[in-house]
Amino acid sequence: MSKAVNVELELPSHKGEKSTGRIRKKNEELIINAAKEEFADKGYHGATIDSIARRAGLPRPNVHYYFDNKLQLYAEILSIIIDLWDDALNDLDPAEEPAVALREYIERKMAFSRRYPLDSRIFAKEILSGAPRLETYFQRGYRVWFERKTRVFHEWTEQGKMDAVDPAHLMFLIWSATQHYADFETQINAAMGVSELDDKAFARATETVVTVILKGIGVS
Amino acid sequence: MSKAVNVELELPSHKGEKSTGRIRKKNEELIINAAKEEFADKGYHGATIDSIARRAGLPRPNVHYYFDNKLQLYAEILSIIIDLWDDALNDLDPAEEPAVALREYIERKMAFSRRYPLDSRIFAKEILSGAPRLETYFQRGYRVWFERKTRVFHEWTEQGKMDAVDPAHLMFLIWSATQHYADFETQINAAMGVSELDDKAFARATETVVTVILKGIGVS
DNA sequence: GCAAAAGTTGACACAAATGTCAGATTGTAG
DNA sequence: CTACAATCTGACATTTGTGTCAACTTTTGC
Repeated sequence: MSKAVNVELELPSHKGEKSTGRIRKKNEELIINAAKEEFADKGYHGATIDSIARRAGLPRPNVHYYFDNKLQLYAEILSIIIDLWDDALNDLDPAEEPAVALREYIERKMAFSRRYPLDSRIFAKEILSGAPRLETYFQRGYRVWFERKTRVFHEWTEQGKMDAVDPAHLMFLIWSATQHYADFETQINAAMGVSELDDKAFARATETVVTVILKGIGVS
Repeated sequence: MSKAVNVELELPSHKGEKSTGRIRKKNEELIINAAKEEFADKGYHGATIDSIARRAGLPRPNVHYYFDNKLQLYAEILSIIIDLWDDALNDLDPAEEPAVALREYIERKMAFSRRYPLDSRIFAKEILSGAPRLETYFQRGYRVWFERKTRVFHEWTEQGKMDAVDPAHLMFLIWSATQHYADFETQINAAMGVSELDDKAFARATETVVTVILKGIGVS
């Protein structure tokens, strides 16, 4: 509670960055990527600036030159992640056929888990901690935003295109199933006896999720 | 890597505890419960012994009297969690009807998420970090253990009692969907616009998960 | 090419957390 | 009720991490 800083409050930034030099750009990127690994691995508290600096190949004070402090760097990263997700996962279109739209949506979420596992894990850890640094994000209209996301299920149900399944919980089911492949990768790999899922294995995972969920809500 | 201590190596303990006094028992429990909250909230690194001591209502050196160091305390808790899960979630019985057995299994997992959210979150955070303190757990026969868990799906499929769905990924789907309600509680509550899911809302969640998954694999 | 701006870095001061220890207190077996 | 074991706790030493600063170097606009 004490230091519950919020991304939106602290950082409307990163879109209207003063686009100074290209050195700045290069180094900020270097630092952010290093920080993502570090935060995903160790969490906010466990990550150290020193370790981030080492990963980025820079001396520690140099990191402070670009980012005032750890919290700001972390908040910046959360902000980037949220924007990334918002941009890439546009709404389901009620006009489309559920079988097509939903399959595409799930495939996209799975592709995300595969391409951006670090981002997914950082976000997951934040929520697991009770999202103290995303307070406003989860208050400012999140309920409404979510309601809009799930309204499409309602419409499809009314049009008889799918079973009458609780829209909110269906959405949670989709999110959990797909994000699981990023967040619990360690456990999955151990269970499958591999060091990572190759393309074929991942496609098989995607197909399973799509098949079960589509059939589960009465969509062919 | 450096300090990748493993639960099994460090702590075959906690079952064969030297059951000294009842004072010990009481205080150890006090500390463990306080530590669970702290670890679930802040993660391994973010948790401080001082904070744990305060939650437990004890002076800090007293915590050290019962647990040598933070890692040992954490490992002890991981060990407890794993035992708890193993004990409570026995295998699916191939002889039973899938509709009955699976429904019961999912309901039990959901009940777990509701009753032991802290435990679920601690475990989730550990895996998210790459499970550095569960290395042996995920190596020593985990693959085999998991294979045994999923074999039942194979059998049901062969008996024509359910669709031919990839057993491993079906298991992941069930695990992710059910654990989601413990791990992502913050997000779920925000989405639903409540401070917590009451019994009725949680029952609705359970019913949705059961319904979709059972139907999704062709089980009535 | 040369000032001003941007970037780099070693050294420092400070804060937070860990784990230890010795002496005091409390509980318990006989 | 006494001696021994178990428990408690204030004080300390050490480590680790943060953030600042001033001096130095490089880049850039003109």
